Amino acid sequence: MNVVEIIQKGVAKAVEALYDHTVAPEKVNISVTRKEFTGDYTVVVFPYTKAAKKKPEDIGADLGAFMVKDIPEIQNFNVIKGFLNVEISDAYWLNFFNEAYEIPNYGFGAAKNKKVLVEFSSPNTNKPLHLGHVRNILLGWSCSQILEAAGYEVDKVQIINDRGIHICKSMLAWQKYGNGATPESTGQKGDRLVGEYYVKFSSEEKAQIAELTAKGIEKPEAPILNEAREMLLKWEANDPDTRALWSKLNDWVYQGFGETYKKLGVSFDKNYYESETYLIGKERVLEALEKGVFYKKEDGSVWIDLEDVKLDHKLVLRADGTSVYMTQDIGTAMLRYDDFQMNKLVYVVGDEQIYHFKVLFEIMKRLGASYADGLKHLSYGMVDLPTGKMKSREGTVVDADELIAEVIEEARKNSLNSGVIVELTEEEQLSVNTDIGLAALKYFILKVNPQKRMLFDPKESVDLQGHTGPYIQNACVRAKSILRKAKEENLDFSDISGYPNPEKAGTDLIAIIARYPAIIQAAAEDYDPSAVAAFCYDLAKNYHRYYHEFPILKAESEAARSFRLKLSDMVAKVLTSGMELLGIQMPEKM
RNA sequence: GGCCUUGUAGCUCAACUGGAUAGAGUCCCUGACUACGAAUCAGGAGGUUACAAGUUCGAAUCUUGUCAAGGUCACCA
Repeated sequence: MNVVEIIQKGVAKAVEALYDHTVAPEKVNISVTRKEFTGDYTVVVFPYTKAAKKKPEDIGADLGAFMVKDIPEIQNFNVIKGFLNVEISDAYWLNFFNEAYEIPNYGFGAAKNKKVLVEFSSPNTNKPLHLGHVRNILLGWSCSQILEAAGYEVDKVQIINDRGIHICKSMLAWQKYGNGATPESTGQKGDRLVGEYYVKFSSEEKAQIAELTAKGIEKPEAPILNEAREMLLKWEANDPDTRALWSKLNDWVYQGFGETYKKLGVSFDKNYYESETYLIGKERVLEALEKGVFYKKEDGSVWIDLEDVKLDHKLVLRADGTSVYMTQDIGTAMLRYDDFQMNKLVYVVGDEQIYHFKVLFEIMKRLGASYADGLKHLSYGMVDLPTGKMKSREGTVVDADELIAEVIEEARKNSLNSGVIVELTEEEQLSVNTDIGLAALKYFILKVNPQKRMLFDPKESVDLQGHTGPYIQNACVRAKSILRKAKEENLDFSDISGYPNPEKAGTDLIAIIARYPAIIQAAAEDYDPSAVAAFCYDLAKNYHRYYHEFPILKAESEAARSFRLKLSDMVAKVLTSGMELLGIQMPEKM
């Protein structure tokens, strides 16, 4: 039982004993005491005025007095207006600290024996990854880490949109204008090379249309578009040459994506390809049609009626029997269940698809999927630039690889005035700057609540000071630096019993650390990495302040030194763990 | 037009889900390094929470209306 639960239970018991009124302990309103007041936790007593028939101040005094007597962990209290502030005893904090220190993965939840599948990234093969994907990827990765820490068994998947007319466009343009260019011959990443031919197709198409329009033809169609359509037909007919070309270009793209994923430090347990899944939804829909989940119109198209949940009628099979996007998603979900038998399935997809997923989830429910209640669309807002929306046509897209290179360069420039880093080898410096640059980028994106649109200014966004990833890294690096010195001097700080009444700032740090397990559970439940980000910042900030206020290696007594060293060790561990959940690495030095 | 998001310091974001005087960072001022690492710390300035009503002990948070920004309402993905 943690402190919060102890207090909640205590309040419930006191209310029952004093006012003969029952409250559920988990309903007791309790929060961390604001720092301008004394105390650790605050109980809001307004809800009990009716039962007690007293003024809030008197109720606070009653409850406080009762609990100080009844609960050993509470050593003191004060009442301000309707708020009861309770102080937790040093003995409790120290005992808690000693126990938590020994737990290997402190903060992680017990195994829930439930499986979660997280789908994220899910790129098109005709464009290199950009800033929008970066937000998606970081959210998906971080949520996976958090769910795992919370006790779920997690598998990460992506679905690659590798078929359709858009692929044929790139293929055709490469065939016509590429002169056999390869990533090797051009020195380009595969995804960029292919992306260029996709752009080339568009410009060619435009030119042809302009030409035809000039000849006076109304609403002309470019011949090159027809060629692309023919290519798609060939692809669908399994034409060997077309398929070979398709495989070749796709492989280049996957290699390119792979490099970017590696730089971002993410990986997947399984990839799904639309070319392999786009047909399976149809059979499943036809099966369910028999059972009356769907209905057929006169023209042969298949629909579902979702009017009762205000989602209108939705098409799932065209009149010619071919699939639509929804059909594919139905099939893919079922395929995934066959593969993983998951209890929950999380889709990390932009918020423009909220309606689509509402419909999909309703359909899965009606199809009787066992995991229907565990379906979650983790939607996130678009990333805006100072100039407005990112638009590939206007060339205002922020490329992922360039962005990563930029933030690392920014970290390098900033590190030049650091005295420590110049002692490292060039390779070590690069590694440190990579950690710092990526921390800045990742933290910047993950600290924002996913559902909000966010603004990204390439010039200013990647700060290294203030409420940033590097700030948190710095707190950890400081602690580790002290611990290194302590080790050199062979200081043993395992026993802190000689320091029974530590400074308040010290127990405050312990109190923050005590929140970590609950933070992980809440972040997992809400699919919200920003909760973890905020926690790490809070801990780092308090440690920075503590570090300035209290000498650690040069503490006034050995007992104080031991306590502060052990606390520093714990802070470093928790920060490393928390940032790991965000996909951020902690360097040894910076 | 229907439905869904969002609107908080100049800027970027918080606010423990209805609780105390709405907090951080950044920017702008002031101060602290012959060092347990200044990518840090301390202090100052900066707010009618878009606007207006309502609900109650108590509202940035809930309700309604208005305004603004965005999304969605495809036999596209």
